[in-house]
Amino acid sequence: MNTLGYAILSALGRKSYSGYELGKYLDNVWPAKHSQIYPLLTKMEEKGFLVHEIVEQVGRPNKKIFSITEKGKQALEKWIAKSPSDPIHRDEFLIKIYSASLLGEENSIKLVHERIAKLDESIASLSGKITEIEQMEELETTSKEFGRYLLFSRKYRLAEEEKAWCHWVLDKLKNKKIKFTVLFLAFAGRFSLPLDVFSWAAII
Amino acid sequence: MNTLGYAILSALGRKSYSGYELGKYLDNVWPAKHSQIYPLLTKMEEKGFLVHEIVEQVGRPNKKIFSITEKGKQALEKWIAKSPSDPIHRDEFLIKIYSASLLGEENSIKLVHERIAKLDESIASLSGKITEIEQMEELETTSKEFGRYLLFSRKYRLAEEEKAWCHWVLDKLKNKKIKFTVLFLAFAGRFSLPLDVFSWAAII
DNA sequence: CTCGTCATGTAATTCGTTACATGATTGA
DNA sequence: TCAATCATGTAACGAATTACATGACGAG
Repeated sequence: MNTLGYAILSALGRKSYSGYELGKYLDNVWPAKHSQIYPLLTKMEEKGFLVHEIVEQVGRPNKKIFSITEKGKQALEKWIAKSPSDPIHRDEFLIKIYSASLLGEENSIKLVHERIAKLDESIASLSGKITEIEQMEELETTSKEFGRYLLFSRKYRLAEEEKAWCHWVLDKLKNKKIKFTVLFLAFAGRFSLPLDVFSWAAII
Repeated sequence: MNTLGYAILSALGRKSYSGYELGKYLDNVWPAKHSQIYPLLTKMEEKGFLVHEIVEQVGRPNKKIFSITEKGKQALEKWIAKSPSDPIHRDEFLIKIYSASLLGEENSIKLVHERIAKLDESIASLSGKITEIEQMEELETTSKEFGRYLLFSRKYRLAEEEKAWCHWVLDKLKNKKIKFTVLFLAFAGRFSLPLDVFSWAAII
């Protein structure tokens, strides 16, 4: 079985889902389209890792709720124990920002602003989800929501950090001439100095 | 042409590279194996986006150095102007940490420690590259190294942030026990057990 | 009245990885 | 001497995206 299969098992290890619902959850860890998910669910059921029951609904299509089997759990546990392979990041934005000089200053700035807007959206949605989980009492490491909590917190922190980087880039693009300030910002960023960078810049 | 093709053009927009060298650079923005790169370079040359010259070497295989053409530059500029599609992140570690409860506390902690070790490696290598670029005078936004500088700085900051998140997770995984200790102490207090405040504080 | 959500599936195509091939050089 | 780096290529396979299909419901 491939990684997608294990991602599905890991989701079903906590709660039963339909293929449609799985598609949404998977976005957080291993994005896949429904055209990949549905046939795989069928295969996994044939191999005995899953079972499903049909839930009839009114006013909307019936759904198949999949549950993990004992065999599925064993396969998952075995896979989880092995050390994970390296993550894969593919990001067109990075290719474009790399060639920022071809874009010209104005368009580069626009590109970064658009990135910030997307990050802001993501941050807003994540902070909602996070406070929702935090509201619940008894957030134990064994709780059903704990895994999601870790994932959302990570995504939130990384989004905030990338946003900070974006602003740093904007500064570079705009303050081309103020080299010393820029270098200082890079320095402070690398060592996480607890200094108010703007006041520092103001002093210079 | 696909995104990989544009990633190649964007690299060649700054400097000419061999297919082998491109493979390394691309890791930062759009990872690809040589088996994907070489045939694509041939196709792109057929379409007039690239040209190559053979550089003969002693003691090692000859190489083909590819350069972007005017047609290639135009194609790249056109593509860069469009807004980038969403990034794709696939990370087995996230699937595994999501199912941390199946792993047990000890193995979860081990998993996170291994992640930290990888991040540390990455951080060390990046900070070397960054200081190297910073050492150069005249780091203008139009400089050849500017794009790499932005990319490396971003990766560095995100790695540091993920590391901080890892430590936060470790704290969560470990503090489970402290909760019980606190509960026990509260319980002991109700019965006026002979515990002094200082040992209580020390345990917390 | 169109667009987004819910809900599942297949078919065609492209993208990406692994494996097959070759071979000299250098450092641990 | 074993692995890694340099260097390029093809073939087979598996993974992922896009397009084809269907259809009801509710919000704007």
